[in-house]
Amino acid sequence: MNQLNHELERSIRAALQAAQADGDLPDFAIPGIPVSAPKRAGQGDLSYPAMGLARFARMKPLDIANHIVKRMPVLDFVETIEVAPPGFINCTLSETYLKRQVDAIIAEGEDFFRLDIGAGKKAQVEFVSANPSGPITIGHTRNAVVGDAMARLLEAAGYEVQREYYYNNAGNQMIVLGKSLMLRYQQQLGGDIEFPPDYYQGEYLIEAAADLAREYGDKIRHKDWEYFKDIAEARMFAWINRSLASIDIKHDDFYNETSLFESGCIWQVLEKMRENGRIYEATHWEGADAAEVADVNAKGYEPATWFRSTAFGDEKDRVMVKSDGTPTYTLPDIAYHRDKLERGFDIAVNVLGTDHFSQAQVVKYGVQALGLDPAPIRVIFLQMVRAVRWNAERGEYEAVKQSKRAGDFDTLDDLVAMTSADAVRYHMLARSPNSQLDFDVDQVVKQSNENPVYYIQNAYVRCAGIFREADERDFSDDGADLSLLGDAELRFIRKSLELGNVIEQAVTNYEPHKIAFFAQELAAIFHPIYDQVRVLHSEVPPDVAKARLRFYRAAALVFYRLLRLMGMSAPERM
RNA sequence: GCCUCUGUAGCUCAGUGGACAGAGCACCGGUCUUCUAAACCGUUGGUCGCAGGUUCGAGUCCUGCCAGGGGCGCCA
Repeated sequence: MNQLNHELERSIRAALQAAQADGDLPDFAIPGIPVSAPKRAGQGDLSYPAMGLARFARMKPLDIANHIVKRMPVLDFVETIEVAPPGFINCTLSETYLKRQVDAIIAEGEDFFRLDIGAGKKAQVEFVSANPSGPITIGHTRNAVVGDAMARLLEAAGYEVQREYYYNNAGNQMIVLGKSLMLRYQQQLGGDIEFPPDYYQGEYLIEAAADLAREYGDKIRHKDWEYFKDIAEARMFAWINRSLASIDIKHDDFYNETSLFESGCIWQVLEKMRENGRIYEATHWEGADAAEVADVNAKGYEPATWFRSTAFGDEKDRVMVKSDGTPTYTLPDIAYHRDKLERGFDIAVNVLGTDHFSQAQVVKYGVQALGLDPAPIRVIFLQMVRAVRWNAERGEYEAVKQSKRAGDFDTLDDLVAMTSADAVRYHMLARSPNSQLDFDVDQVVKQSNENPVYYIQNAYVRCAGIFREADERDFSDDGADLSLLGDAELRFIRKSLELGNVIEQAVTNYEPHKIAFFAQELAAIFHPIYDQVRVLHSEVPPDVAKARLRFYRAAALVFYRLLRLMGMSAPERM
């Protein structure tokens, strides 16, 4: 399927060049030719504002537009091209062409609007990457949904995509996790043991400890924290993957942070940065003011190893190796991203919360300090997400407390249990990454027209209902004459043909939420049609019914495609 | 203080520098003898935070303010 706006852009460009060659328009470097669908009826289906050329041509926009239109080639998808003041070129699509697209959509099926902008290119999406120290939270859930949708959209754009999870298992957190489980286990055995407040408080560790006590009794009483760490880590990781699988998310690859230590990779990276003159040893960073120096002196630090990130525009230098000889987590992070770049991805998308903004900057500086081009690394920063409920008494939304009491929502598992996998996926996706997301749990639970999840899925369900009925009546669309389709169906086809642009924009701007809004808009066009355009009705002539049945077959495929791009299911019944 | 995001209808939010600013919900009023109510039709609703600037044209780009969220550690 071709993106008609791009085809029109090419034709306009050619016509413009021809007009320049003829001397009707002066020579100038032709800028971008943005063709888009106008908002209003009566302005055609695709439109280009030629006013932008006036400053280059030093002519009236209307005259420029006329010179272009005069030289436009005949295009099979175009019915009319008109000039409208103050200088728009408005193009109306051919109805014959649109009707033919019903068969074109059916022919492409699940590959409807698979683009080639990523053909032969490799993309990676690194997402979730939560430490295996607890369950998937509501924040991780947004990350998971956005990352997976991004991956699906990149695939639709033609990229070969790898989904990766950076498995952050080397830090201090994992030590605390191991010790936390060890203490919980000892408590299970009846010991009167104090549980430090900075250890993991979650009940899931108590449950894990209870399981251990049941299985082993006191046989592992004398094992050390590392033993418990391994158990806790494996258990948490299995839980995380189970939770992600419940919303149809699966990573291709898990990259262990520990491997960067075991291979010595982090020290190689540090040495390379040192060779490039970006590393120094000191008790405080080179640009520290008197107050900072006094503060550091008060703490009595030994010298640490610093990265001169200010050389790349950072506001202060960063510690790579702490004075106790252990690396900060930034160093393995830089090593990890070097490895990503060396694996040859054309695009390496990283989905992060905005609380990682500064960190991501430092990693980019670090990659530059290694002499590498960080351009393939693209970060989608997600603003905060919280679960909220409407408080009628106070007349405002309030955050749901992060507790395990009945009715409160804390984890992905909770969200899915109280709503559905599809609802979680849609609502987490249908928000610009730059916007904070209040996940209204009561709204999401509702199975009504207030909920776009079911509104969209119901479009597919309704198509499926027609096919079932047609099968029962042994009515087929063989030999359908698509010329019998009406204006309502054409509205739907026009909108469907915008899918390619939506995918392109979602991919090139790293804004996967666009697909969710498009799906809602398309459903809003579909439902009124379904209400009016009946297939198996006594007053519908058989040849018209055939054409309409074929149309709904195409419509069902479009919705199936959209639902899959969002990682949602396409149910036959509701 | 610095960085960053947000501010658009009563609420939740869309909005490629283009034409008269959109959707859902809420509110009000209608529609199920047909494959159809998780649906459809209609009504109401705006100083696009404020002030400048760039431009033929600004919700969109720039600057400055105001308000709110997040981040700025030898934590991860």
